[in-house]
Amino acid sequence: MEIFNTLTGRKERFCPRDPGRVGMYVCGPTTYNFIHLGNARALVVFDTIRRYFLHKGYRVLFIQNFTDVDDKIINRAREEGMDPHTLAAKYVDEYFVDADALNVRRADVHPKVSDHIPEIIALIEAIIGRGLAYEAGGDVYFAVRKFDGYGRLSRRSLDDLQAGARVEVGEQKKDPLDFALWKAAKPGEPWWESPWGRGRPGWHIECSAMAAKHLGTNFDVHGGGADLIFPHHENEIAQSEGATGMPFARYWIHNGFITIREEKMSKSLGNVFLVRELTRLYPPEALRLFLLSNHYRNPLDYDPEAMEAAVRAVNRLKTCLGLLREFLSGERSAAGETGRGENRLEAVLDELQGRFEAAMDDDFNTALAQAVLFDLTSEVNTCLHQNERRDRETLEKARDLFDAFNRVLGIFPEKNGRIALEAGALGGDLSQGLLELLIALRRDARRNKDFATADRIRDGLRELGITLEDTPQDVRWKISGR
RNA sequence: GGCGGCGUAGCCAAAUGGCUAAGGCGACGGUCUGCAAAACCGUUAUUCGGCGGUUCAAUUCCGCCCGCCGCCUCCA
Repeated sequence: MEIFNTLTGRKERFCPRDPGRVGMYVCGPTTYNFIHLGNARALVVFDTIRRYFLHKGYRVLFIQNFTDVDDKIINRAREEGMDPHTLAAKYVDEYFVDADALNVRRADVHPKVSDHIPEIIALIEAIIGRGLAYEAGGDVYFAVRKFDGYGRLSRRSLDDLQAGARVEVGEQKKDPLDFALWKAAKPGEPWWESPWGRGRPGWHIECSAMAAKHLGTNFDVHGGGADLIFPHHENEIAQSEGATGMPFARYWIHNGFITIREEKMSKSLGNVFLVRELTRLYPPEALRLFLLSNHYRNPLDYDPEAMEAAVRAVNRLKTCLGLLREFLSGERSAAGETGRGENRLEAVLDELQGRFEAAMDDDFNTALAQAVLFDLTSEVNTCLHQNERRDRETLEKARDLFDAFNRVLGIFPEKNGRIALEAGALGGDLSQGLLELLIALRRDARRNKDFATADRIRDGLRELGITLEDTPQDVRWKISGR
């Protein structure tokens, strides 16, 4: 298994700190708003990486924090006339609504800054103890020039950084490159008691403290969006390695941005798409498929046409899955006797599994892995529709492979590790009964060659979002659209 | 200015120093169907931004150029 490591700028063979185990820390959202598509990409990418480690048999400890103490939260709370803590708690809840929709699994631990103030203070004291930080007027700053190797992750020299560095009003840095570990409380801001007076943590320190608490030093994977490389992750390294003298994390993984019409999605450009809006427009399966449709390090351009293509692609998968289920449940012909000729599917399943793993082993190439999923779909469709020999055992193996791929890619909701497609139930027995009545009427009309009536029923139902498909045996219906 | 990335068919998007350049969407033709839908079969890049170089051989390695994007400031 090879992973591109931002720290070295190369793909490297993955070798965990402790054999058979993986410790991962991923920077989670600052909870001051609903999450947007960019957040969603990071979530889905790292959820998929985690799932793949699990697939490979590793025991994974996955930590994703919530930054619930931050300037943005304080400002937003002030605007809304809310208490910052209440506001942050609200958006933690809203985060889970969106993450669940995208089939992102819960982390093993979701630590919050507000629950780790003692750890943060202890870490700052350790850094001061090593002579790498100083107190100034109730603030504490990290002295960047005293830490050897600053800039290694982002490949920047101190001189390059010097040019862009600035000092905000009221800051008491000795050097413009220094950054705050602790900020003295201003009136009306949340605060905690500390050796430097009342205040709150700076932006970067919480991740160092929480990662150390839950994963120790030299843990395996640290991830986040590419915009976190500098300064956030660079500063985390400086703090953590400065405090302990030990390596912080072994593999640094960063996902690329979402762009909107080739431009970065950002608040200042006003082109931010919230997951909450998008899940109203598209099935979440399509959103997840889209988010994994190119390599995680490349930019991904959001575009309604691409989303429509993803919706259709998901329907293709769903149709195949539904057909497979029908055969296996015995609803459709006795699987086992039908067909003749070669059993091609049987022969090809192992190869597909091998290709899938090879794709994911190569720096989590989900685009290629998806291609294998579609190849599996084609093979199953051919087997089921053409007059090929097929048997229950092979079809079960094919279904197991679908389930295995989905346990990694997470496109469809799961139950006990298997794909769980909602049965397409209508709201209530009345609707269900009415639909069945209409289908029966249409069947009679077709028998009487009254195709005008038959088509009127089918077209009318389509308008209502129900698609009918005539098959030799019966009529199949499904809820289309969204 | 410094650092990094990208440019592959109508669109999205992988891979690869030589073997048919994946897969999805779309389009076209066919099979099936009362007609559809779904599915299947076939067609849809003699070519991988441009120009040079290395090589027996380059889309793939190197150099230059053009175009696009990101980071260097809060941001996934």
